[in-house]
Amino acid sequence: MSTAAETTGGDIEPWEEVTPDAARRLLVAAVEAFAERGYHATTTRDIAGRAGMSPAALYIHYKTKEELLHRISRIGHDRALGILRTAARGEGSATERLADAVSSFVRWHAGRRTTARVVQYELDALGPEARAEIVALRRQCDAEVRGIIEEGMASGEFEVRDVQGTTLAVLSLCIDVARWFNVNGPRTPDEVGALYADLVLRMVGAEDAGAAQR
Amino acid sequence: MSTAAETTGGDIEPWEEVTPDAARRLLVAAVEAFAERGYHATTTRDIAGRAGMSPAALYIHYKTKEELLHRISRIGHDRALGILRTAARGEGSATERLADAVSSFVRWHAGRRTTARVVQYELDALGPEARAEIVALRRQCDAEVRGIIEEGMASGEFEVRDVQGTTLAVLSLCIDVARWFNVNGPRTPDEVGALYADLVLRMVGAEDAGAAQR
DNA sequence: GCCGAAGGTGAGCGAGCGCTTAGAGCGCCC
DNA sequence: GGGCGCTCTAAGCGCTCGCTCACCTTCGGC
Repeated sequence: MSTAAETTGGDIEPWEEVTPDAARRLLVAAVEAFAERGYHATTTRDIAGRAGMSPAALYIHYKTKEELLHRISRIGHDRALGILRTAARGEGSATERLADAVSSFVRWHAGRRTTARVVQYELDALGPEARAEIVALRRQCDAEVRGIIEEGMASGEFEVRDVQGTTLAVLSLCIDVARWFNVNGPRTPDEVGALYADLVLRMVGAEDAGAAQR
Repeated sequence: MSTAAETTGGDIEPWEEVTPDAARRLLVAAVEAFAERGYHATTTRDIAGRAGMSPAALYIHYKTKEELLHRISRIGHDRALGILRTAARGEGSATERLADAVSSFVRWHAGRRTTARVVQYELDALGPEARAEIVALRRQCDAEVRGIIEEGMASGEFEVRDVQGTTLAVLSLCIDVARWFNVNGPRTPDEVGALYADLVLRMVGAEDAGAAQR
């Protein structure tokens, strides 16, 4: 899985669930603009311009600018949760599953950095009801990671003092990748994913911390 | 140092270097507003209102709204760098100094969360020259932490595969505390600081990871 | 070939933005 | 005690924002 032939260059997104085509183009344009300048600093004219349309076209497909952010956030969180869930419910020891979860989650935050940035840092721009929906998805992400750590504790693979605090730290470490990762920097998403998987296994006291990279 | 009697409740800030009094009140109001809603979503009317003044009063003490952010960011980064530098250049083994650096850095991000949030997440709102100045301070923060890890490697206390990558991860972990920490949550800044110091010592392969908490 | 729905445009509305200006209040030194 | 400098306010300027509206084009079904 760590050698998956995904196209990370240019940050191409699989937004195929968004139809029609014009709505998808607007959404992709919004992701880029929100990631670059933030939700509040992005204008509807900028989004429409990037999609090659007039400002009014946006309102044929979306009721408000906030609905665009909501759709992006919803799809992004579904994707992030799916990644963690796949890893958590896979086969193998807790050590292997935690390494898989961290490396794939980090790879997503690095490779799909623009999406991840919007998903992780623009939550406060949503209204109360939309935010509540997204917060529920985040809690499920937390539960997936906590589940792996608890299983590792039960099997004797891991040893941590504070399961919830460590879970928070692991997720926090992965999420912050979206803040600092540079596509033109020295590291590929795969490399960061492997490094972080190793660091996290050390954090939970897994004995064969170096084994997962092989 | 981990039992320092600092006032974390209410997030009281030591902005005594900002004079006169009205300028300080405006700056504190701006920190709160920026932390709550973000720089772009905050209006000058909101800042002035929180400080109990009219919108025009802001422009007596600051040329623009951006200058306010710049001053906040500058002072905040100076403070953050000071914390890391004090820990890095203190006495004791690399293990002790790294634990000290992480716990005090985390304590600052949790206890002074509003300031830290502005400092760490509103960098992009600055203009090019102001941003360049701040980025230089960040690089110094990185150098301080990397220095401790390198010394720990040289003395045999630590064992990491990628010093720069691990440095980045350690700083990233600490910084992200400002995103998720909740003043009304179950953990105090001291507790998070102690937990994170332990986690970081595990990350760098320090043998007595549990010792620093005593 | 005509029609209605779907998708698009240009112009522009009301509101709120960052910021400016004219002038008022007030303490302080000569 | 009068002039001056510092601080602050009320009013508002010019601009851009999110969003709307009247109208235009394209195209499949009959």
